[in-house]
Amino acid sequence: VKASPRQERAQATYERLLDVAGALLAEVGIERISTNLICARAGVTPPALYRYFGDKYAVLAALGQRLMARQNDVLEAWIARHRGCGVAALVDHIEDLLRETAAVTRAEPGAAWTLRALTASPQLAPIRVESHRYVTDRLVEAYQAHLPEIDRETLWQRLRLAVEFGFAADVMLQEEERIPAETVFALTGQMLRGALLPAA
Amino acid sequence: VKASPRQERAQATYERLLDVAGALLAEVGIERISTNLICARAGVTPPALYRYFGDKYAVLAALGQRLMARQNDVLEAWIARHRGCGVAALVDHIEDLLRETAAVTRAEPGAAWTLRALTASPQLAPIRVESHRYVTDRLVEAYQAHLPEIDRETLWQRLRLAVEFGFAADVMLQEEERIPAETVFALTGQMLRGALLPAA
DNA sequence: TGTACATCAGTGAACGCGCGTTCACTGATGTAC
DNA sequence: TGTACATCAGTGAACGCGCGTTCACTGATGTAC
Repeated sequence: VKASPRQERAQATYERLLDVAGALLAEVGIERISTNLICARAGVTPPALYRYFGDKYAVLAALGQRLMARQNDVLEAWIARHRGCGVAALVDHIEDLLRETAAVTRAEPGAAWTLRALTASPQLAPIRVESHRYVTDRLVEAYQAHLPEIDRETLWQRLRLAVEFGFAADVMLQEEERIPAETVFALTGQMLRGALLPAA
Repeated sequence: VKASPRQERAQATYERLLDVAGALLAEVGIERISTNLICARAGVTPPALYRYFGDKYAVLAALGQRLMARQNDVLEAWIARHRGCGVAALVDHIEDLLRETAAVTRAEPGAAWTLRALTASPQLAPIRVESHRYVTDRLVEAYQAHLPEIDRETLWQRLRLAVEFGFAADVMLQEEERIPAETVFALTGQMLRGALLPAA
Protein backbone atom coordinates (compact mmCIF):
# COMPACT_ATOMS: atom_id res chain seq x y z
CA VAL A 1 0.00 0.00 0.00
CA LYS A 2 2.22 2.76 -1.28
CA ALA A 3 1.46 6.44 -1.41
CA SER A 4 1.02 8.22 -4.69
CA PRO A 5 2.51 11.68 -5.00
CA ARG A 6 -0.13 14.29 -4.12
CA GLN A 7 1.81 17.51 -4.01
CA GLU A 8 3.89 19.15 -6.69
CA ARG A 9 7.19 18.51 -4.97
CA ALA A 10 6.26 14.86 -4.53
CA GLN A 11 5.34 14.48 -8.18
CA ALA A 12 8.70 15.96 -9.16
CA THR A 13 10.53 13.57 -6.83
CA TYR A 14 8.62 10.63 -8.26
CA GLU A 15 9.44 11.53 -11.85
CA ARG A 16 13.05 12.31 -10.96
CA LEU A 17 13.47 8.88 -9.43
CA LEU A 18 12.26 7.29 -12.66
CA ASP A 19 14.46 9.53 -14.80
CA VAL A 20 17.50 8.66 -12.72
CA ALA A 21 16.66 4.96 -12.83
CA GLY A 22 16.56 5.08 -16.61
CA ALA A 23 19.87 6.89 -16.83
CA LEU A 24 21.46 4.37 -14.48
CA LEU A 25 20.15 1.45 -16.50
CA ALA A 26 22.14 2.84 -19.39
CA GLU A 27 25.24 3.50 -17.30
CA VAL A 28 25.59 0.49 -15.03
CA GLY A 29 22.92 -1.88 -16.31
CA ILE A 30 20.12 -3.71 -14.61
CA GLU A 31 22.58 -6.00 -12.85
CA ARG A 32 24.29 -3.15 -11.00
CA ILE A 33 21.52 -0.66 -10.45
CA SER A 34 20.45 -0.29 -6.82
CA THR A 35 17.90 1.65 -4.84
CA ASN A 36 20.64 3.37 -2.86
CA LEU A 37 22.32 4.45 -6.08
CA ILE A 38 19.08 5.76 -7.54
CA CYS A 39 18.36 7.72 -4.36
CA ALA A 40 21.85 9.19 -4.17
CA ARG A 41 21.71 10.36 -7.78
CA ALA A 42 18.20 11.71 -7.35
CA GLY A 43 19.24 13.62 -4.24
CA VAL A 44 16.85 11.92 -1.84
CA THR A 45 17.23 9.36 0.93
CA PRO A 46 16.02 5.77 0.51
CA PRO A 47 12.81 6.09 2.55
CA ALA A 48 11.66 8.72 0.07
CA LEU A 49 11.84 6.10 -2.66
CA TYR A 50 10.05 3.52 -0.54
CA ARG A 51 7.28 5.97 0.05
CA TYR A 52 6.20 5.55 -3.58
CA PHE A 53 7.58 2.17 -4.58
CA GLY A 54 7.07 -1.15 -2.85
CA ASP A 55 10.45 -2.49 -3.84
CA LYS A 56 13.22 -2.17 -6.37
CA TYR A 57 11.27 -3.93 -9.13
CA ALA A 58 8.33 -1.59 -8.66
CA VAL A 59 10.64 1.27 -9.68
CA LEU A 60 11.75 -0.48 -12.84
CA ALA A 61 8.22 -1.60 -13.61
CA ALA A 62 6.92 1.96 -13.27
CA LEU A 63 9.77 3.23 -15.43
CA GLY A 64 8.95 0.70 -18.13
CA GLN A 65 5.25 1.40 -17.96
CA ARG A 66 5.77 5.14 -18.19
CA LEU A 67 7.92 4.67 -21.28
CA MET A 68 5.56 2.26 -22.97
CA ALA A 69 2.61 4.48 -22.16
CA ARG A 70 4.35 7.32 -24.01
CA GLN A 71 4.96 5.03 -26.96
CA ASN A 72 1.35 3.97 -26.89
CA ASP A 73 0.25 7.58 -27.05
CA VAL A 74 2.19 7.84 -30.28
CA LEU A 75 0.48 4.73 -31.52
CA GLU A 76 -3.01 5.96 -30.67
CA ALA A 77 -2.34 9.23 -32.44
CA TRP A 78 -1.02 7.38 -35.48
CA ILE A 79 -4.03 5.07 -35.62
CA ALA A 80 -6.45 7.96 -35.21
CA ARG A 81 -4.70 9.79 -38.02
CA HIS A 82 -5.02 6.96 -40.51
CA ARG A 83 -8.11 5.15 -39.31
CA GLY A 84 -10.47 6.76 -41.78
CA CYS A 85 -8.14 6.49 -44.77
CA GLY A 86 -8.44 2.82 -45.58
CA VAL A 87 -6.01 0.01 -45.10
CA ALA A 88 -3.54 1.29 -47.66
CA ALA A 89 -2.80 4.32 -45.48
CA LEU A 90 -2.20 2.12 -42.45
CA VAL A 91 0.27 0.04 -44.39
CA ASP A 92 1.95 2.88 -46.23
CA HIS A 93 2.67 4.96 -43.14
CA ILE A 94 4.33 2.30 -41.01
CA GLU A 95 7.58 4.21 -41.32
CA ASP A 96 5.99 7.21 -39.66
CA LEU A 97 5.01 5.08 -36.70
CA LEU A 98 8.54 3.70 -36.44
CA ARG A 99 10.04 7.15 -36.68
CA GLU A 100 7.77 8.66 -34.06
CA THR A 101 8.22 5.77 -31.66
CA ALA A 102 11.97 6.05 -32.10
CA ALA A 103 11.74 9.74 -31.28
CA VAL A 104 10.18 8.87 -27.93
CA THR A 105 12.93 6.36 -27.25
CA ARG A 106 15.62 8.82 -28.19
CA ALA A 107 14.15 11.60 -26.07
CA GLU A 108 14.76 9.73 -22.85
CA PRO A 109 18.41 8.89 -22.27
CA GLY A 110 17.92 5.42 -20.84
CA ALA A 111 14.83 4.47 -22.82
CA ALA A 112 16.53 1.89 -25.02
CA TRP A 113 18.19 0.31 -21.99
CA THR A 114 14.91 0.38 -20.13
CA LEU A 115 13.33 -1.65 -22.92
CA ARG A 116 16.26 -4.04 -22.89
CA ALA A 117 16.06 -4.46 -19.12
CA LEU A 118 12.36 -5.09 -19.45
CA THR A 119 13.15 -8.00 -21.77
CA ALA A 120 16.03 -9.47 -19.81
CA SER A 121 14.56 -9.74 -16.34
CA PRO A 122 12.21 -12.65 -15.73
CA GLN A 123 10.51 -10.44 -13.15
CA LEU A 124 9.81 -7.67 -15.62
CA ALA A 125 9.41 -9.50 -18.92
CA PRO A 126 5.65 -10.09 -18.49
CA ILE A 127 5.11 -6.32 -18.39
CA ARG A 128 6.71 -5.94 -21.78
CA VAL A 129 4.86 -8.88 -23.27
CA GLU A 130 1.58 -7.53 -22.01
CA SER A 131 2.29 -4.14 -23.53
CA HIS A 132 3.25 -5.65 -26.89
CA ARG A 133 0.04 -7.63 -26.88
CA TYR A 134 -1.93 -4.53 -26.09
CA VAL A 135 -0.32 -2.69 -28.99
CA THR A 136 -1.07 -5.66 -31.22
CA ASP A 137 -4.72 -5.64 -30.15
CA ARG A 138 -5.08 -2.00 -31.03
CA LEU A 139 -3.51 -2.56 -34.42
CA VAL A 140 -5.70 -5.58 -35.10
CA GLU A 141 -8.70 -3.44 -34.28
CA ALA A 142 -7.61 -0.75 -36.73
CA TYR A 143 -6.80 -3.15 -39.55
CA GLN A 144 -9.72 -5.49 -39.05
CA ALA A 145 -12.14 -2.61 -39.54
CA HIS A 146 -11.06 -2.48 -43.17
CA LEU A 147 -10.50 -6.17 -43.65
CA PRO A 148 -13.48 -8.01 -42.19
CA GLU A 149 -12.84 -11.07 -44.34
CA ILE A 150 -9.40 -11.85 -42.86
CA ASP A 151 -8.98 -14.45 -40.15
CA ARG A 152 -8.56 -12.44 -36.98
CA GLU A 153 -6.03 -14.79 -35.39
CA THR A 154 -3.83 -14.75 -38.50
CA LEU A 155 -3.89 -10.98 -38.54
CA TRP A 156 -3.05 -10.90 -34.83
CA GLN A 157 -0.04 -13.14 -35.31
CA ARG A 158 1.32 -11.09 -38.19
CA LEU A 159 0.91 -7.86 -36.30
CA ARG A 160 2.33 -9.33 -33.10
CA LEU A 161 5.50 -10.26 -34.94
CA ALA A 162 5.55 -6.86 -36.62
CA VAL A 163 5.36 -5.20 -33.22
CA GLU A 164 8.23 -7.31 -31.94
CA PHE A 165 10.36 -6.38 -34.93
CA GLY A 166 9.40 -2.76 -34.66
CA PHE A 167 10.72 -2.60 -31.12
CA ALA A 168 13.77 -4.65 -32.05
CA ALA A 169 14.57 -2.08 -34.72
CA ASP A 170 13.95 0.73 -32.27
CA VAL A 171 16.35 -0.74 -29.74
CA MET A 172 18.98 -1.45 -32.39
CA LEU A 173 19.06 2.12 -33.65
CA GLN A 174 21.65 3.56 -31.29
CA GLU A 175 23.57 0.32 -31.09
CA GLU A 176 24.41 -0.18 -34.76
CA GLU A 177 25.69 3.09 -36.09
CA ARG A 178 26.66 1.44 -39.34
CA ILE A 179 23.04 1.69 -40.47
CA PRO A 180 21.54 5.19 -40.62
CA ALA A 181 18.27 5.57 -38.73
CA GLU A 182 16.34 6.41 -41.86
CA THR A 183 17.60 3.26 -43.52
CA VAL A 184 16.40 1.22 -40.57
CA PHE A 185 12.97 2.79 -40.83
CA ALA A 186 12.79 2.23 -44.58
CA LEU A 187 13.99 -1.37 -44.48
CA THR A 188 11.85 -2.29 -41.49
CA GLY A 189 8.81 -0.70 -43.05
CA GLN A 190 9.47 -2.64 -46.22
CA MET A 191 9.74 -5.92 -44.33
CA LEU A 192 6.61 -5.34 -42.28
CA ARG A 193 4.62 -4.41 -45.35
CA GLY A 194 5.77 -7.67 -46.90
CA ALA A 195 4.16 -9.56 -44.07
CA LEU A 196 0.97 -7.51 -43.93
CA LEU A 197 0.08 -7.06 -47.56
CA PRO A 198 -0.54 -10.73 -48.41
CA ALA A 199 -3.08 -10.71 -45.60
CA ALA A 200 -4.61 -7.51 -46.85
CA VAL B 1 45.65 -14.59 -16.28
CA LYS B 2 43.17 -17.34 -15.71
CA ALA B 3 43.72 -21.08 -16.13
CA SER B 4 41.96 -22.98 -18.85
CA PRO B 5 40.71 -26.45 -17.94
CA ARG B 6 43.34 -29.06 -18.85
CA GLN B 7 42.00 -32.25 -17.36
CA GLU B 8 38.70 -33.98 -17.99
CA ARG B 9 37.28 -33.19 -14.58
CA ALA B 10 38.19 -29.54 -15.01
CA GLN B 11 36.53 -29.36 -18.40
CA ALA B 12 33.37 -30.85 -16.92
CA THR B 13 33.42 -28.30 -14.08
CA TYR B 14 33.90 -25.47 -16.54
CA GLU B 15 30.97 -26.54 -18.70
CA ARG B 16 28.80 -27.21 -15.67
CA LEU B 17 29.43 -23.70 -14.38
CA LEU B 18 28.23 -22.29 -17.70
CA ASP B 19 25.20 -24.61 -17.80
CA VAL B 20 24.21 -23.57 -14.29
CA ALA B 21 24.72 -19.90 -15.10
CA GLY B 22 22.36 -20.22 -18.05
CA ALA B 23 19.73 -21.98 -15.97
CA LEU B 24 19.97 -19.31 -13.28
CA LEU B 25 19.62 -16.52 -15.81
CA ALA B 26 16.25 -18.01 -16.67
CA GLU B 27 15.24 -18.51 -13.04
CA VAL B 28 16.39 -15.38 -11.24
CA GLY B 29 17.56 -13.13 -14.05
CA ILE B 30 20.77 -11.26 -14.65
CA GLU B 31 19.98 -8.85 -11.84
CA ARG B 32 19.90 -11.57 -9.18
CA ILE B 33 22.43 -14.08 -10.42
CA SER B 34 25.60 -14.31 -8.31
CA THR B 35 28.86 -16.18 -8.37
CA ASN B 36 28.09 -17.75 -4.99
CA LEU B 37 24.75 -18.97 -6.32
CA ILE B 38 26.31 -20.40 -9.46
CA CYS B 39 28.93 -22.22 -7.42
CA ALA B 40 26.43 -23.63 -4.93
CA ARG B 41 24.22 -24.96 -7.72
CA ALA B 42 27.20 -26.37 -9.60
CA GLY B 43 28.46 -28.09 -6.47
CA VAL B 44 31.80 -26.29 -6.26
CA THR B 45 33.24 -23.60 -4.04
CA PRO B 46 33.84 -20.06 -5.31
CA PRO B 47 37.60 -20.34 -5.81
CA ALA B 48 36.93 -23.11 -8.31
CA LEU B 49 34.97 -20.63 -10.41
CA TYR B 50 37.66 -17.98 -10.06
CA ARG B 51 40.21 -20.46 -11.29
CA TYR B 52 38.66 -20.20 -14.77
CA PHE B 53 36.93 -16.86 -14.80
CA GLY B 54 38.37 -13.49 -13.97
CA ASP B 55 35.12 -12.12 -12.61
CA LYS B 56 31.39 -12.52 -12.73
CA TYR B 57 31.06 -10.95 -16.17
CA ALA B 58 33.64 -13.30 -17.61
CA VAL B 59 31.29 -16.16 -16.76
CA LEU B 60 28.36 -14.56 -18.53
CA ALA B 61 30.54 -13.53 -21.45
CA ALA B 62 31.82 -17.10 -21.85
CA LEU B 63 28.28 -18.42 -21.61
CA GLY B 64 27.12 -16.05 -24.31
CA GLN B 65 30.06 -16.79 -26.54
CA ARG B 66 29.59 -20.53 -26.20
CA LEU B 67 25.95 -20.19 -27.19
CA MET B 68 26.63 -17.91 -30.13
CA ALA B 69 29.44 -20.15 -31.30
CA ARG B 70 26.97 -23.03 -31.46
CA GLN B 71 24.56 -20.91 -33.42
CA ASN B 72 27.36 -19.88 -35.73
CA ASP B 73 28.16 -23.54 -36.39
CA VAL B 74 24.60 -23.94 -37.59
CA LEU B 75 25.05 -20.89 -39.79
CA GLU B 76 28.29 -22.15 -41.32
CA ALA B 77 26.70 -25.51 -42.09
CA TRP B 78 23.71 -23.78 -43.65
CA ILE B 79 25.87 -21.54 -45.80
CA ALA B 80 28.03 -24.44 -46.91
CA ARG B 81 24.91 -26.40 -47.83
CA HIS B 82 23.50 -23.70 -50.10
CA ARG B 83 26.59 -21.90 -51.25
CA GLY B 84 26.82 -23.70 -54.57
CA CYS B 85 23.12 -23.50 -55.35
CA GLY B 86 22.76 -19.89 -56.37
CA VAL B 87 21.17 -17.00 -54.57
CA ALA B 88 17.66 -18.36 -54.87
CA ALA B 89 18.57 -21.26 -52.59
CA LEU B 90 20.00 -18.89 -49.99
CA VAL B 91 16.82 -16.87 -49.99
CA ASP B 92 14.41 -19.77 -50.17
CA HIS B 93 15.86 -21.67 -47.23
CA ILE B 94 15.94 -18.88 -44.68
CA GLU B 95 13.29 -20.74 -42.72
CA ASP B 96 15.64 -23.69 -42.34
CA LEU B 97 18.25 -21.43 -40.82
CA LEU B 98 15.71 -19.96 -38.42
CA ARG B 99 14.47 -23.41 -37.45
CA GLU B 100 17.92 -24.82 -36.84
CA THR B 101 19.06 -21.80 -34.87
CA ALA B 102 15.92 -22.04 -32.76
CA ALA B 103 16.69 -25.69 -32.11
CA VAL B 104 20.03 -24.67 -30.61
CA THR B 105 18.31 -22.08 -28.44
CA ARG B 106 15.68 -24.54 -27.31
CA ALA B 107 18.23 -27.25 -26.48
CA GLU B 108 19.80 -25.19 -23.73
CA PRO B 109 17.37 -24.27 -20.95
CA GLY B 110 18.60 -20.74 -20.37
CA ALA B 111 19.66 -19.94 -23.92
CA ALA B 112 16.91 -17.44 -24.62
CA TRP B 113 17.57 -15.69 -21.33
CA THR B 114 21.28 -15.72 -22.02
CA LEU B 115 20.65 -13.86 -25.26
CA ARG B 116 18.38 -11.41 -23.47
CA ALA B 117 20.95 -10.81 -20.74
CA LEU B 118 23.56 -10.26 -23.40
CA THR B 119 21.41 -7.47 -24.79
CA ALA B 120 20.44 -5.85 -21.52
CA SER B 121 23.81 -5.44 -19.83
CA PRO B 122 25.95 -2.53 -21.04
CA GLN B 123 28.96 -4.64 -20.05
CA LEU B 124 27.94 -7.56 -22.26
CA ALA B 125 26.09 -5.90 -25.10
CA PRO B 126 29.21 -5.35 -27.24
CA ILE B 127 29.77 -9.11 -27.33
CA ARG B 128 26.37 -9.64 -28.85
CA VAL B 129 26.77 -6.81 -31.34
CA GLU B 130 30.12 -8.17 -32.44
CA SER B 131 28.67 -11.61 -32.99
CA HIS B 132 25.75 -10.25 -34.98
CA ARG B 133 28.16 -8.33 -37.15
CA TYR B 134 30.24 -11.43 -37.67
CA VAL B 135 27.17 -13.37 -38.74
CA THR B 136 26.26 -10.53 -41.07
CA ASP B 137 29.73 -10.57 -42.61
CA ARG B 138 29.50 -14.28 -43.33
CA LEU B 139 26.11 -13.84 -44.93
CA VAL B 140 27.29 -10.91 -47.01
CA GLU B 141 30.16 -13.06 -48.23
CA ALA B 142 27.79 -15.84 -49.25
CA TYR B 143 25.32 -13.57 -50.99
CA GLN B 144 27.83 -11.27 -52.62
CA ALA B 145 29.42 -14.23 -54.41
CA HIS B 146 26.24 -14.52 -56.45
CA LEU B 147 25.45 -10.84 -56.65
CA PRO B 148 28.64 -9.00 -57.56
CA GLU B 149 26.71 -6.04 -58.92
CA ILE B 150 25.01 -5.11 -55.62
CA ASP B 151 26.38 -2.37 -53.44
CA ARG B 152 28.13 -4.20 -50.64
CA GLU B 153 27.16 -1.74 -47.91
CA THR B 154 23.50 -1.88 -48.86
CA LEU B 155 23.60 -5.65 -48.74
CA TRP B 156 25.34 -5.53 -45.38
CA GLN B 157 22.70 -3.26 -43.91
CA ARG B 158 19.84 -5.41 -45.12
CA LEU B 159 21.43 -8.55 -43.79
CA ARG B 160 22.36 -6.91 -40.51
CA LEU B 161 18.75 -6.00 -39.91
CA ALA B 162 17.69 -9.48 -40.98
CA VAL B 163 20.07 -10.98 -38.43
CA GLU B 164 18.64 -8.75 -35.71
CA PHE B 165 15.11 -9.79 -36.57
CA GLY B 166 16.08 -13.43 -36.81
CA PHE B 167 17.36 -13.37 -33.26
CA ALA B 168 14.37 -11.32 -32.10
CA ALA B 169 12.10 -13.99 -33.50
CA ASP B 170 14.21 -16.69 -31.88
CA VAL B 171 13.97 -15.06 -28.47
CA MET B 172 10.25 -14.44 -28.84
CA LEU B 173 9.44 -18.06 -29.58
CA GLN B 174 8.98 -19.33 -26.03
CA GLU B 175 7.59 -16.05 -24.81
CA GLU B 176 4.59 -15.72 -27.07
CA GLU B 177 2.81 -19.04 -27.09
CA ARG B 178 -0.06 -17.54 -29.03
CA ILE B 179 2.00 -17.89 -32.22
CA PRO B 180 3.11 -21.43 -33.13
CA ALA B 181 6.83 -21.78 -33.79
CA GLU B 182 6.30 -22.81 -37.39
CA THR B 183 4.21 -19.72 -37.98
CA VAL B 184 6.99 -17.56 -36.60
CA PHE B 185 9.48 -19.20 -38.96
CA ALA B 186 7.18 -18.83 -41.94
CA LEU B 187 6.28 -15.21 -41.27
CA THR B 188 9.81 -14.18 -40.41
CA GLY B 189 11.16 -15.92 -43.50
CA GLN B 190 8.58 -14.11 -45.57
CA MET B 191 9.54 -10.74 -44.11
CA LEU B 192 13.25 -11.27 -44.54
CA ARG B 193 12.81 -12.39 -48.13
CA GLY B 194 10.87 -9.21 -48.73
CA ALA B 195 13.90 -7.19 -47.70
CA LEU B 196 16.44 -9.31 -49.54
CA LEU B 197 14.77 -9.93 -52.88
CA PRO B 198 14.68 -6.32 -54.09
CA ALA B 199 18.42 -6.29 -53.58
CA ALA B 200 18.83 -9.61 -55.33
C1' DT C 1 55.82 -51.46 -12.47
C1' DG C 2 56.71 -48.45 -8.68
C1' DT C 3 57.94 -44.39 -6.72
C1' DA C 4 59.02 -39.09 -6.37
C1' DC C 5 57.80 -34.99 -7.80
C1' DA C 6 55.34 -31.38 -10.48
C1' DT C 7 51.30 -29.67 -11.86
C1' DC C 8 46.35 -29.29 -11.90
C1' DA C 9 41.85 -28.88 -9.55
C1' DG C 10 39.78 -28.06 -6.24
C1' DT C 11 38.31 -26.88 -0.61
C1' DG C 12 37.40 -24.16 3.81
C1' DA C 13 36.79 -20.10 5.67
C1' DA C 14 36.57 -15.66 5.68
C1' DC C 15 37.12 -10.32 4.18
C1' DG C 16 34.93 -5.79 3.56
C1' DC C 17 31.41 -3.67 1.14
C1' DG C 18 27.13 -2.30 -0.64
C1' DC C 19 22.70 -4.17 -1.04
C1' DG C 20 17.47 -3.74 -0.07
C1' DT C 21 14.84 -2.17 3.39
C1' DT C 22 12.97 -0.13 7.84
C1' DC C 23 12.28 2.71 12.23
C1' DA C 24 11.53 6.78 14.47
C1' DC C 25 11.56 11.21 13.53
C1' DT C 26 11.44 16.37 11.44
C1' DG C 27 10.08 19.76 8.18
C1' DA C 28 6.78 21.41 4.53
C1' DT C 29 2.31 22.06 2.78
C1' DG C 30 -2.64 22.30 2.92
C1' DT C 31 -7.13 23.22 5.46
C1' DA C 32 -10.74 24.82 8.80
C1' DC C 33 -12.40 28.39 11.40
C1' DT D 1 -5.50 37.29 7.95
C1' DG D 2 -3.85 34.41 11.49
C1' DT D 3 -3.54 30.46 13.95
C1' DA D 4 -4.14 25.20 15.11
C1' DC D 5 -4.07 21.03 13.37
C1' DA D 6 -3.87 17.26 9.90
C1' DT D 7 -1.66 15.39 6.34
C1' DC D 8 2.10 14.93 3.15
C1' DA D 9 7.05 14.52 2.05
C1' DG D 10 10.79 13.84 3.26
C1' DT D 11 15.55 12.89 6.65
C1' DG D 12 19.15 10.37 9.55
C1' DA D 13 20.88 6.39 10.78
C1' DA D 14 21.13 1.96 10.86
C1' DC D 15 19.83 -3.43 10.33
C1' DG D 16 21.15 -8.04 8.66
C1' DC D 17 22.32 -10.34 4.65
C1' DG D 18 24.46 -11.87 0.61
C1' DC D 19 27.53 -10.09 -2.65
C1' DG D 20 32.17 -10.57 -5.26
C1' DT D 21 36.43 -12.02 -4.26
C1' DT D 22 40.79 -13.87 -2.00
C1' DC D 23 44.22 -16.48 1.02
C1' DA D 24 46.33 -20.44 2.44
C1' DC D 25 45.78 -24.90 1.95
C1' DT D 26 44.62 -30.17 0.52
C1' DG D 27 43.62 -33.74 -2.68
C1' DA D 28 43.81 -35.62 -7.52
C1' DT D 29 46.09 -36.42 -11.70
C1' DG D 30 49.98 -36.69 -14.80
C1' DT D 31 55.06 -37.54 -15.72
C1' DA D 32 60.03 -38.97 -15.48
C1' DC D 33 63.08 -42.46 -14.43
